[in-house]
Amino acid sequence: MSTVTIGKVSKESGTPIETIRFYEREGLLPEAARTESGYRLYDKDAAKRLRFISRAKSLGFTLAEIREILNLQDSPASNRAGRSEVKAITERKLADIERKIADLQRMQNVLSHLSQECSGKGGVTHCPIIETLTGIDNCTHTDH
Amino acid sequence: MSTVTIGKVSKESGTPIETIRFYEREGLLPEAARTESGYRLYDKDAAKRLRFISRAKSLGFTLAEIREILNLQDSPASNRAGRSEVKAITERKLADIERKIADLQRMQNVLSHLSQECSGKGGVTHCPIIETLTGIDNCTHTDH
DNA sequence: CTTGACTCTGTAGTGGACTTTAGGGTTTAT
DNA sequence: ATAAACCCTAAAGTCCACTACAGAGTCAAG
Repeated sequence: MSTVTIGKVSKESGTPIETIRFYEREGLLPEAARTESGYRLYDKDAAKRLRFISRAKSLGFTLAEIREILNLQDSPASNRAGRSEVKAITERKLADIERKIADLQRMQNVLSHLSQECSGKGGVTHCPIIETLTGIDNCTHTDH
Repeated sequence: MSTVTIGKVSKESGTPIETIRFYEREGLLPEAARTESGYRLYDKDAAKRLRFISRAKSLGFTLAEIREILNLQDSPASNRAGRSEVKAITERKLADIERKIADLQRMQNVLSHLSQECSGKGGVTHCPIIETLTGIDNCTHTDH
């Protein structure tokens, strides 16, 4: 299969070269194959993985969390020991994601409401943005 | 109306005292009223605002973005000049939010699928987590 | 009227996520 | 065959969002 050097992956994915190397050091990317002279070689999946990382970050996941999610995919989950752990992590991530979606939807409601109110004439006096994300379900809220 | 000191707001909101002062310096909270002796005084809305900030952060918004959103609410949008700007910012935030929701839903699909696959027996060989967030709609993607 | 919990203003330090720099090899186009 | 464009490592630096002092004043309880 055709492989490319780091510069091309960088362009394809929009991730700076240095960041790619940084992610490799941090374990978000597997160690790249090398040419004889030591240049990193990537297949086409690398750019996808980088785009995934970038978007996951914009969703509020930390690199540590993203690494965890990626490990779910990478793990030889045929691996006996890891199986239930993988499942547990997956469920935790799902809960995180559901909470994020709910929060975003509340935010969306209020902002779109605000957008209409403000579109033409009146004041913004009664657009309680803050009310949206201050539900009482804070107990289920995991900070990071 | 009854006001409280910073320690109580901290407990109510789960935000460390130092962080509250930091947010004030950074313009995410208005300058607090003071007692004669210089103690900050807050009304009950302060804790709400802090919870909002905390949740917005967990959704991938930066403090600068959160400040922007809060300003939409705070702004005396009767202010002529600001009106259309407020509208524009709101629309941008809405677009951000919609993208985030869509990304999270894609992630949710795959993870819940993964969760089932892995629950019992088989391997995880075909759980392309990465595929989910690598749509071609990257052009609309605003990094920060 | 003192002790302990609370608050204040600086300013410095930390952790996460990059980003830059320094110094040097490699590949490709002319 | 040499310059431009690419790649390498290791280490230091930056930016954001806190977090932790240091040194001092305030308030509530016994």
